[in-house]
Amino acid sequence: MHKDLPSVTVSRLVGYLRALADMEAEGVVYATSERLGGAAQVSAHQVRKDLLLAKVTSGTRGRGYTVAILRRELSATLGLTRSWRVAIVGMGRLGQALADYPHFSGFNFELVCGFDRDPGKVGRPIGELPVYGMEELARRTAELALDIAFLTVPVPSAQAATDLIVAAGVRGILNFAPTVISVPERVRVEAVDFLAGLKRLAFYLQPHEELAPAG
Amino acid sequence: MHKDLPSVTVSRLVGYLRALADMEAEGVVYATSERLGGAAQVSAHQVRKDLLLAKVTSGTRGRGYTVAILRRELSATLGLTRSWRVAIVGMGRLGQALADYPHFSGFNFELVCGFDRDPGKVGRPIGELPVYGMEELARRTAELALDIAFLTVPVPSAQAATDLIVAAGVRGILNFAPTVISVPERVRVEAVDFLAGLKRLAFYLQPHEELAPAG
DNA sequence: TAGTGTGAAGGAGTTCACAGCC
DNA sequence: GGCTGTGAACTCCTTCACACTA
Repeated sequence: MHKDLPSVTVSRLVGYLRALADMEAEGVVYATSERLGGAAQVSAHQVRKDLLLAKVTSGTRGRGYTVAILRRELSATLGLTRSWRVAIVGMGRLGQALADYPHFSGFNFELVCGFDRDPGKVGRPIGELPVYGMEELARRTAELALDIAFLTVPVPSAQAATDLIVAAGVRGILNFAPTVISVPERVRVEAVDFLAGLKRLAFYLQPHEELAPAG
Repeated sequence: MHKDLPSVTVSRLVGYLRALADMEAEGVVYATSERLGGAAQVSAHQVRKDLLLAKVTSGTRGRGYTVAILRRELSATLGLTRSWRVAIVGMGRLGQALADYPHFSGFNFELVCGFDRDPGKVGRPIGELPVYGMEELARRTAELALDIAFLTVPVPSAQAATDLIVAAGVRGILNFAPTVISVPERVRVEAVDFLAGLKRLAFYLQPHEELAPAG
């Protein structure tokens, strides 16, 4: 389905890229795997292995990685050298908050429009963002060359909205709804699920009855 | 540090719990590993192995798991049989949106108060939620028995706010800021990072130059 | 000398296969 | 007969060790 990197490596590359952006802003020229790992909370071993898998060429033995070059290499690997066109599906509280989020353009993501099934919301832009009805999804996806949808509808509508998004030809979904959605294999879903994170937290905070060591 | 389950198993247990809640609402009495796996998008093998690790006892050979009992068992495993007291640190757009989120009580999480360093926000409740200054973090944490903090401050303030949260004695942080934060080992952090999810999506959507198979 | 590049060892999680019980 | 419980095989990721080079 995709260029072959372990998904967990992809996640870490995103972290390295962030660290590199900070370093470049600070004027740092070279970064060792040790330092990168420190910033991303990963072992230096792991950093070097990840960069090996990503086929990076900006390392210099005895000196480290050249920040500017490595940053460019990782941006390219992660597909962040082109711009991605994004729509928000579901203009409730969360959808509106995302519409107001100021930093997308700095990251090569372009908010193009919103969709909602409520006729009361259709036609009234949120800030600069035009809002269309769900029935326009297919047409607008083609017309506006949409790549990615933010799914911000309530759980009961999530699968139906997903089906429309998929039928429209969108290839990537960032799913904010706290539920699993089904998509065909060609569509990629990434979940952003704070309730799940909260429940994981509860697990780790509870008192840990030591499993009695075998005796 | 915690009861010993692979973290990836913990994540999946959260998913099973969701599926079980749906099934119970539909009046389903028994669920097979096959069915649970279908709902959570996991193989039946994986479900059984996870439930084995979680030491559940609600399975009946030939019949499946008893939905109501398994649900109770997993709730207990995940620490969701008691209530957790939550504060929001950073009452910006995101913090305010979370303050309005209506479903926490249904999940055994109790929003107790908010904190912000802006004196203009302190003292003005958001809905029902009182808002205190950052300097009150330690006192209020003890007084209100806070367990968990939602970290919803801007990136440049994230580490400083984290340090205050940690010093106050909060044990769990749900980090919404798109940056890594450092905490001592006794504090648990879970990240909710939609920008990272978005970048991972970009990786998987880009055309996948097949690595030429060795020839 | 310092720090990358990389094969090999080790460990963790997943898949399999089937015994065991209802 | 059907489906769970569970060791064993397997696969994948991480950690290690060290050769190599600026």
